Amino acid sequence: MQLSRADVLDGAIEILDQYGLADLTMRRLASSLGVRPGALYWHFTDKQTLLAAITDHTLAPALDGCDAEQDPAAALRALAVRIRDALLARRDGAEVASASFAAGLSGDGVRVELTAAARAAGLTEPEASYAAETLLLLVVGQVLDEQTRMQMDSAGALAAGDSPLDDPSARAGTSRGADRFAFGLDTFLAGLLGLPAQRPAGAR
Amino acid sequence: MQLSRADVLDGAIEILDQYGLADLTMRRLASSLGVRPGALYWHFTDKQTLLAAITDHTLAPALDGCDAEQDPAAALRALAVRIRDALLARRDGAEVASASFAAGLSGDGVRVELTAAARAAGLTEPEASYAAETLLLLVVGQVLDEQTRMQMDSAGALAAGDSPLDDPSARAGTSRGADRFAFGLDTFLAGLLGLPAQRPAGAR
DNA sequence: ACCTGAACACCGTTCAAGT
DNA sequence: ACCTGAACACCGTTCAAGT
Repeated sequence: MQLSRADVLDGAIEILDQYGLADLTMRRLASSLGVRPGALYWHFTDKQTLLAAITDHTLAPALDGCDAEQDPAAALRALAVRIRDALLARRDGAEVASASFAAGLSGDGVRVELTAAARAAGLTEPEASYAAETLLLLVVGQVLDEQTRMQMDSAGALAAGDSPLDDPSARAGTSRGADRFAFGLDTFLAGLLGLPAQRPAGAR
Repeated sequence: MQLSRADVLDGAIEILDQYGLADLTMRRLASSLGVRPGALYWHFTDKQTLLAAITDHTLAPALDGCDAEQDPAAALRALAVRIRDALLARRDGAEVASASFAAGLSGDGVRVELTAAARAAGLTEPEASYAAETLLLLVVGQVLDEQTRMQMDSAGALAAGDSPLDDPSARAGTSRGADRFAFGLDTFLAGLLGLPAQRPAGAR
C-alpha cells in the first residue's frame, strides 16, 4: 500500500511515544515504515515540518474548548491547564513544541485562543497578546522541566538497576511539578488580573 | 604550546559569538584550535559539559551583585534583568543555557541567588524556590524567543538580499522584546509581592 | 600528561532514475 | 505521483598507540 502523509505522522508519533525524541530520526522512521529515507521527503519537506505537525496533533485536544460558561478569568486559567495536560500527555511533548514554536511552524492556534481568553478577561490589545505569549512561555517551560526530570529519573533508575516498581519519591516529584506549575500560573494570573494571589494549599 | 581547558572554552565562545550554536561543533572547534577532535575530550568529558561551562561564563556577570542597598523587591527585579542582559549579550545564549539547565549541568548559581533574593523580599521557603525557578523560566524563555527572532530576521534579510543597513523595523522588534519582557516580569512580580501591577508606559 | 590516527556508529537531505 | 539507490556532507565519541 502507498504511504500517506498521515501514515508518516502516525509512525513518527508512535516512535516518539515509545522511544522519545532522541530516537525519532528520519532514517529510523523510514525503516519502521518499510521505506527508504528519501521517501519521507515527498510527504514532508523536512524534519522540522514533521515535528510541527506532531505539535499540532498534540495540542489539538487543548483547543477543543469545552464549556464557555465559566467566568473569563477561570476560562483563561483552564486553557493554560489544558495546554499543560496536552503537552504532558505526549512523551517529550514540550521539547517538540518548543522547537516548533521557535521555528515559527506551529503555535498559532494556542496563541490565538490564549489571546482571545485574555481579552475576554478584560485585557486590552497590547497586554492581551503579551499575556498570551508569556503564559505560553510559562506552560511550555514548566512542562519542559518536568519532562526532562522524568526522563532523567527513568534513565537513572535504569542505570542504577532499581526495581521497576513505582517508588514514592517519583510520585512526589510529579506532584511537586504540579504544585510548582500552579504556583507560577496563579501568581502570574494574580498580577495580570489584579486579584490577590491565592496560593495553593501549603506544601505537602 | 599545549592546549589548556581555558583555551578550549575561549575557542568555543569565539565560534559561538561569531557563527552561532549551529556551527559550534566539536570538529570545527578542534580544527580552529589546530588539534584533532579527540584532543578536546581530554579537557571536557563531552559537548554538554563544554556548553555548561559556556553558560557559567555567560551568566557570571549577572551574579556580580552590585549594590545591595535597594529595597528587596527592586533587587529581585534587578537580578532578573541582569540575567536577561547576560544571556542577551551572548549569541544564542538562552538556547545554550536552556540546554545546560535541562542537563542539570549549570544554573545552580542563578537559582541560589534568585531564591535568596525572593526570600529577602519576604517569601517563605516553598514559595521562594518556586518563584526562583519560575523567574528563571520566564527570563530564559523570553530571551530564547528574542534571539530566535533575531537569528531569523538576519537570515531572512540575507536571503532576501536586503541592504545591511539597520532598518527601523529591526530596532522596533528589539524594543518590542524589551516591552514584552518588562510586562511578563512586572506582572509576575506584582502577583508575587502583592503589589498592584504597574504596567510599563503604553505601547510605542 | 596530552595528543594523533583512525575508526565506529550514526545523522538530515538531495536527486537522478525508476515504476 | 510516489519511491529507490546512492550519494553528499557532515556529526559526537572512543581508544589504542605515540610522545
